[in-house]
Amino acid sequence: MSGEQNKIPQATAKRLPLYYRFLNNLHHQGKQRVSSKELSEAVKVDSATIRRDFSYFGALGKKGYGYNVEYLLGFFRKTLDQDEVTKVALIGVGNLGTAFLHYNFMKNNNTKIELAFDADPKKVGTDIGGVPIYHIDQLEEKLGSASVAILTVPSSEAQGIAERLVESGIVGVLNFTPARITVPERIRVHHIDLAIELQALVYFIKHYPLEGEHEDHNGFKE
Amino acid sequence: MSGEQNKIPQATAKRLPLYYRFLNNLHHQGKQRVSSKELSEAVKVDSATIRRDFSYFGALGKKGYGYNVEYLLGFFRKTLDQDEVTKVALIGVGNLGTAFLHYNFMKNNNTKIELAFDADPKKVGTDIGGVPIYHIDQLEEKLGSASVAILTVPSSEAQGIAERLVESGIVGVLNFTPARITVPERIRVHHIDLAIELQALVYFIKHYPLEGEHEDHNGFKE
DNA sequence: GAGATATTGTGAATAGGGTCACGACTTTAC
DNA sequence: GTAAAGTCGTGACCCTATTCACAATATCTC
Repeated sequence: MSGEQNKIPQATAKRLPLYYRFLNNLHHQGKQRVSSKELSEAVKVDSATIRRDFSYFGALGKKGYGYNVEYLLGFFRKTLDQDEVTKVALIGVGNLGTAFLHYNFMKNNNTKIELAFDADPKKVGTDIGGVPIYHIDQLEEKLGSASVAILTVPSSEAQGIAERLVESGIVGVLNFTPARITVPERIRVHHIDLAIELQALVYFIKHYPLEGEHEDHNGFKE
Repeated sequence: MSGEQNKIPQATAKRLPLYYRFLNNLHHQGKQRVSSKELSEAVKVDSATIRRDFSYFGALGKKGYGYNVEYLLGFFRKTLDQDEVTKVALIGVGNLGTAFLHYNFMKNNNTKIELAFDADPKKVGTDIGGVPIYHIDQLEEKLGSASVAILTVPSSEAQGIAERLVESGIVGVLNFTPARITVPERIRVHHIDLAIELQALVYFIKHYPLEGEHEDHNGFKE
């Protein structure tokens, strides 16, 4: 179940969910074929990059025709493991955490927030969007088979909770706190730092006034 | 005020706010000097990368000693234009938007959310965290000198509102909707797509099981 | 003050990703 | 059926960013 065709660049892997979503849109619109050029305009990624990305999975298209939407979709569904749902725990039901619980896009994809934790007794015992909220003290006993955690707690709590998560068998963390957590190397941590994203945007605007460039993703990379 | 010493790589520019924040922490802890190695452990960025980043601004450190925290901090304050505050408008006071308004980190830095807009009459006229909320119909007349917008609206609204923002003189957009907005090339757009971030994390965990790697920023370097 | 230790700044090598441009092949038009 | 138009897949190139590794220089120890 892991890394047999490890050749896919990380940058490509990051774009796959994006492609998948837009292909889904097209499919719902009844579109049967799509060219890299069309897709490029929709997702704002260069068409050559799209073709290269797809090519890592083999020859999925047809010359002079483009790509068959349904076929491509089926292919990505397998590749992205859409069928095997990854269980996610959300830690910290503040404003940001609540936003996550309301976003129902999770259900449509390969991830599902199964449960949430918070320290506030008023929240404990309720549920938001069908996701039950437990007390943070019960983290270890309730976590179950969740393998990924979304960390939306105050940054002062981040390191301590991260350690408990690792102890309980979590293998990935999406860290929204400004704190840089220290965990064993086998744990994958992605940081999304909202303050930094905003500051970086401002910095780019001031120092790199663009007049004919393209925008980049998120990212970052970014 | 724009791009006189354009030599700073974008990847470096994105790390500057991170460095700045950790240097601030150190300063508050009363630390007077810091080495690239120490900083590396704190921010999870390779020490050689940190030294290279700093070197774009000249020789800020001292061999055999490290960097003087206060000096470095003062230098970054200038470089990041901490003094000149960029006014930000937040569009869409839902869960995610509310989270932004409560985050007070904005005040400490070079950006400040000055006003917010929403379509819900119950929210209009109130304020959250001192930020007044106006009706979205008043966008054009109230926007004033805000030059950056945070877009946290339903994705169906994203393109339409983006066009109105551009019309009103916005130069940068931090887009949290899954929609890819189309704007003139001079406008800088950064996408932060929470669903994709989560899916990408899951994909990496499944296909790139790490056993001795390091994590990256946001990504996924990210 | 001399030797040991620490740490920077950077040239050079490496890695990683994006884009161009074109041959090959398919579809479309007539 | 033939010519024109469309589109993929990819070799070659370029650009950006990261990392290594070490000379230069500073501090620390005694």
